[in-house]
Amino acid sequence: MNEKLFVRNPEQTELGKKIIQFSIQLIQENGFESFTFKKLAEEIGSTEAGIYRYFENKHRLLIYLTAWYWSWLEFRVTFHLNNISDPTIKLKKLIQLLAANVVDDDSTMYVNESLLHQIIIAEGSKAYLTKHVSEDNKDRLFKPYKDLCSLIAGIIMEYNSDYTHPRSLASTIIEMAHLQVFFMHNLPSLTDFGESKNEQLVVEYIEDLVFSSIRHHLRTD
Amino acid sequence: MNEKLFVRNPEQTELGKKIIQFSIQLIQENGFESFTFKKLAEEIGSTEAGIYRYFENKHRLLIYLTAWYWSWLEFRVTFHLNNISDPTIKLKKLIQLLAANVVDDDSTMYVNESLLHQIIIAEGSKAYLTKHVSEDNKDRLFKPYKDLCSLIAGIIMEYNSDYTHPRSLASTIIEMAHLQVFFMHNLPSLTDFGESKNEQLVVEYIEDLVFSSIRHHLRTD
DNA sequence: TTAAATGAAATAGTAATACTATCATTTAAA
DNA sequence: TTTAAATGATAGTATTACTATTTCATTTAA
Repeated sequence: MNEKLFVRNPEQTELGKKIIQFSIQLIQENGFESFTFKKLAEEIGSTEAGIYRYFENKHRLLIYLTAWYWSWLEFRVTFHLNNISDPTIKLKKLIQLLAANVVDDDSTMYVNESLLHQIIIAEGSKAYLTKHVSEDNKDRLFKPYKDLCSLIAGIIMEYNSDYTHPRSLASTIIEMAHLQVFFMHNLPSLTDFGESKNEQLVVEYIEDLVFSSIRHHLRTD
Repeated sequence: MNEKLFVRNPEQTELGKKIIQFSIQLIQENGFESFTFKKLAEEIGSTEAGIYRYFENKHRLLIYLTAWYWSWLEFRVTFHLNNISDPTIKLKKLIQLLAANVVDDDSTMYVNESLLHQIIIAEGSKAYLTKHVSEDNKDRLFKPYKDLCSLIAGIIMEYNSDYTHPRSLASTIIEMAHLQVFFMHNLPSLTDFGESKNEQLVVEYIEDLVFSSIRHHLRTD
């Protein structure tokens, strides 16, 4: 993890890990807006000042969580795509990993990946939708997100090297995999999955969108 | 405009119009996070309490601005699509209206539509990415957004009545038209338009995405 | 083995934010 | 002209976001 993501590395101390663990829980429960360092400190039996030793402010903590999530997801994707050569299968697996519900893998005890996934869906874009995106980007805070995007763009190019918008399609896949799930649960009339609330339908929609789009370019019409 | 969008209708008084005018200016300049009613009050020579007579809080003001924007956009779309029967042309016009830079039309003196468009790109999704979306949705605060989405879904069905995901594609068009522009300017490596910074390329990308997607279903493969 | 350096955590603040309440004054509609 | 609505001025509270200082424990180095 990039040094600029934190003041002190939370992975290296007990308090640090507690901060991660309980911030995920609190943000998921009450939303990022109502989340404060004071509430977090009370929850873990520490003090506000204690949290500030690890993170400059709560927005930085959100960026840390998103960076963690995208790094973890890229690892997962790389793992699941290992030994697969067919780019069609790769893309399908990938869309599945993005849109489907996450089951908490117990690899990192203090991170509940399932809750974190829900946070990214509802709060993830707030990490970059700020007036200081560009500076944050210069500090490479969004590198994990961009790396995943590049990985996806690469697979798209494997499928069809003539496709003209691999990066934009990659970021569209990532964002829509999350946003359509959010809409399905909260503003269902913006989707076609309102009654079912089934993530698998989002997967099918995105597969359809992606493959019709990149297949189209194989022809010369 | 829905009565629940405000405490007192800002369109009906001088102070109300000033609130709209200068909140657009301040949010665009410094971002929604750093925007406060105190700063706004100072800017327009009124008091915090004065603003609270019109809007419950700054988040409600953001919802109002987004609702205003989507209503205005739907009107614009309807106007520009009037007399056009070809759904292909309709969809192209529509994508153009969504992604292209807005030129301030002087129809509403106190609303700078161009600035408002920029606000929607950078802050729009914060209107619904909250823990209280569902209640806000019950109060019909997102109706203008949903109406525009329905309108677009309708045109998609005109083009191809067999297409299976008209609503999801409609919300995808709306969101991506904005997000790809945001990425192009702020996180360019997430797009394929990095160097050019030209909105027209976003339009082309989305056209390609949409038409390959809905055309695909015309075939039976 | 004892002093110096380091680091984690508690305490106690401050400034700003997000509101609410009250009352006087201006403006506009009946 | 009277009455009500709208605005302005003032004051106040609780919470939030953040900082400075001090305490306490541990490591390291003389």
